[in-house]
This record gives sequence, structure tokens and C-alpha cells, in this order.
Amino acid sequence: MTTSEENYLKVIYHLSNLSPKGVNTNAIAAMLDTKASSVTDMLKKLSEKEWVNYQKYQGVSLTEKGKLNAKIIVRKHRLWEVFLVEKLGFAWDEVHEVAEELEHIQSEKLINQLDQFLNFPSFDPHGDPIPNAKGEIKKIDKQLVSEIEIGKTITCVGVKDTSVDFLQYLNKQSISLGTKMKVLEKEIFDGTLKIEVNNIVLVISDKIANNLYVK
Amino acid sequence: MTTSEENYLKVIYHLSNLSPKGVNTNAIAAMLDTKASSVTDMLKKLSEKEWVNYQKYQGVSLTEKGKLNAKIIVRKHRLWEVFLVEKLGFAWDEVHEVAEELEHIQSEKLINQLDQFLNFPSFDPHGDPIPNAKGEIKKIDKQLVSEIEIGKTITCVGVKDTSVDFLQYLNKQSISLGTKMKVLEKEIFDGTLKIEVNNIVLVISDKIANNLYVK
DNA sequence: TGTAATTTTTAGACAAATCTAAAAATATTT
DNA sequence: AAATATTTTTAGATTTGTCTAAAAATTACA
Repeated sequence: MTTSEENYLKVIYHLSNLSPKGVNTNAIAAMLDTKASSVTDMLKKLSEKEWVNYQKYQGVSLTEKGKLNAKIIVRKHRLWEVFLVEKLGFAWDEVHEVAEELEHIQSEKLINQLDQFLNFPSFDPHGDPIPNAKGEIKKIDKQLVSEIEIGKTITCVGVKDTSVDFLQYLNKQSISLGTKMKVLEKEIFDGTLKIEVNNIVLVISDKIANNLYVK
Repeated sequence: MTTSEENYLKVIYHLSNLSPKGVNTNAIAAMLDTKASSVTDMLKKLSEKEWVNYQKYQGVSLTEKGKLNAKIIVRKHRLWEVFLVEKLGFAWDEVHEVAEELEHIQSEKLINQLDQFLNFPSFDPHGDPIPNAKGEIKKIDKQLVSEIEIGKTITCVGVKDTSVDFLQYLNKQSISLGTKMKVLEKEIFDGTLKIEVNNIVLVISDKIANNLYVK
């Protein structure tokens, strides 16, 4: 499997959660920062290898084989992220780019030994679940801050957006996994929230509230 | 720098030690398992980037810039080998292939943090020196077993050939870095040696004796 | 439901790294 | 030094993944 093929499978896997009936060519192109025509070419190739179900103009979905492959790549990505943070002292906003490269290293032994070395972690530094060697994923129930009712005390367990900008915003507010907070007030007009974090009252936009997972 | 360019630089670097006046096209092709014509193409490209001194039919040598780049790749390769053996429990005959992939990951921070995590090792699992971040290499004096005079007691400090076949031969004889041995007898006719290792008398061919470093 | 807008695909081209086959340069041998 | 052998380079083709521009299909909407 080439690096390019792996990137396509991973993107289709992630987009499948949002549009389960079929992923659009343009959506894939946007995620991979490439052109729709390039996506079409690759979809034909992936289809021949039977990793995706593809019919002209109808979007794609992963086959079982393709889904397993995708999960293995996600597994590798997230395990490397844990390694970078836990062992090499990277911050959670510094790991993505490097993990994008490391996830393509081909060695089953490497990844299983790494898993063991890290003590079989279930979640990566952004709170996302790590598939096991069979591709099985342990799900936890989590909600977006925007869905929490007023007065509840909650704990940060993950982020939906893992962009550097968002993570660095959270750094600035000293919010990380495990941080406790309380929803004080909701503004109906624009979805703005007032929350208490680290003994400070913070106003967060609906965009923030829609990208922070809590329990 | 592409993976392919990095592989060429690394090979030219290693071959330069053997033929300092200029590395041959065919020698590079043999090392990279490719054709001479492909090598010529790449040499032109490397020359344009000023990483090698190249004149048609005259062989190549690395420029200072090229040599530094090559040493950084060697540094990465050897640090990853240490990681695989020390942290992930790989054997010394299992690391080469994976390190060949890992050496191409592009992140200065990654490699310097890894160096620190491993406690700034000076040698890889085969006894080869690890260049520091500036490309400086600590040399130790070591000799081939074939050069040792009869009666001397010596310690294994490295291997010249790092092929799986040779390393597994050494495994079979329980020879690893740090193993002590004594040269008992030399056969003039074919260079065969009798040595004492692990309280056993062992007959080794001149090929073995020419690939095992001791001190 | 027919027209316009959008999405997707096709056709043909390009860059990187490789290959084969043939030509050119260098090295070796007699 | 001429003939032969070897090494290296050139010329032209191939593969992978990408691109642009145009055509085709689908979707939106008036």
C-alpha cells in the first residue's frame, strides 16, 4: 500500500462518519488539498483493489477490507502521537504533522511493540480512541460543551477539531484533558457560553463549544 | 529532500570511506539495487543541488553540504536502531529494515528529543558510532579479528557487515557486543582462525574474522 | 419541468524516478 | 598502440500521482 493510497483510505474513513451513505469526491479533494480529478483517478485504483465501493457520480464507501486498513492507519497515527507526547515531551499541538509521516512506516512488529511499550493506551493526546490490532475501537460517551445543560460540572475528555489554532487557544486558557469546568450561562442569540474553568469565568463562542468534548 | 535523494547521499557517504577519490556509478547502482543509468540521472540532480561534486565519467564525491546531510541521515538511522533495540525489544538483526524507513521522517525536534530520550547514545546496536546533531562522530579504535595477534584477549565492539545472515550467525555462536574472546591459532593457508569464546573453542573463517570488530 | 449551477469524470499533459537499448568514454589486455 | 572489454552516459519509454481544461452527469431552483 502506497503512502498516497493510505492517505485516501484514512480520509474516506474519517469522512464516512459524517456522511455514511457515501463520501463525495470534492470532500476528499478538500481534505487532501488536491483536485477532484486526482481523487477520481485514485478512487478507480482503490476500487480495483477492492478497498472501496465506487460507482461513477455516486460517491464512495469503504469495503470491510478498506475499513480495516484505514483503522490500522488511524491506530498507528494515534499510537505515535501518544509516544511523542508521553515519551518525547511534545505538546498536543505539535504532534499531528510528525504522526502523519510516522503512520506510514510499514512494520507490524514495530507498531505492536510500540503499543506494549506505551502500555496499550486507549486514547491519544486529543482524547480520540486508539483501535487495537484487530481494528476494534473502544467508544466512550462524550458530549460537546454546547450540549451540556446549565449548572452541570464536567470534565474535558477530548477535542473535535485538532488544529493547531484550536489547541493553542485551549493552551492559552489552560484547558487540557482532565480539566474540570462548569457551565454558568448560555446566550440564546449567538450560542455564546459562560463557563467556569480554573477558578476563572470564561466566555466561549459557539464554535469553541462545538469542538470541545466533555463528560 | 526526497527519500530517494537521501538514499543516494547515504550510499555515497558510505562508499566514500572505501574509495575516497571518487565513488563509481556502478558501485552506487549495486548498493541501491538499481541501474547505472538511473544513478547517472540522480547524480546530475544532486550535483545541481550542490550536494555532490560530479563530472561525467569521473565518479562522485560529497560536498561539505552533502556530507552533513548524509551524516544527519546516518544519525537518524542509528538513533532509531537504538530505540528499536533498547525500548521496543528488537534484536540487532531485526532493526535495519525498519530503520531504513524511519530515517526519512522529517523533524529535527523529533530526532533531538529521541536522542535525549535514549540518553545521547554514542553507538548503535552494531557498534557503529552515532553522529551528533552537528554531524560530529566519535571514533573509537577497533580492529578486525583477522588483525589480532595470537594469544590476545579481546572484546567484541562491532560488526563490519550488518546483514541478517552474519548477525544471525553471531547469535548462534552467542557472540554479541561485549563478548570476550581469545585468538588461539591462525591457519596461514586459508586464514581460518581458532578462537575461544564463551568457554568454547570455535573455528571461524577468514570472512567472519574480517567482519568482526574487537578491541 | 426545463434551465442554470454544481459536481464529477474524461482526456491529455507533466514531473519524478525508474527502466532498456544503444552510443560514447574509459580501462585493460595483448 | 590497437583491439577488446568494461563502465558510464544518452535517448527514449514507463509508472505513479498529479494537474488543467473540457465534457458529462447530477442537483438545485425558478
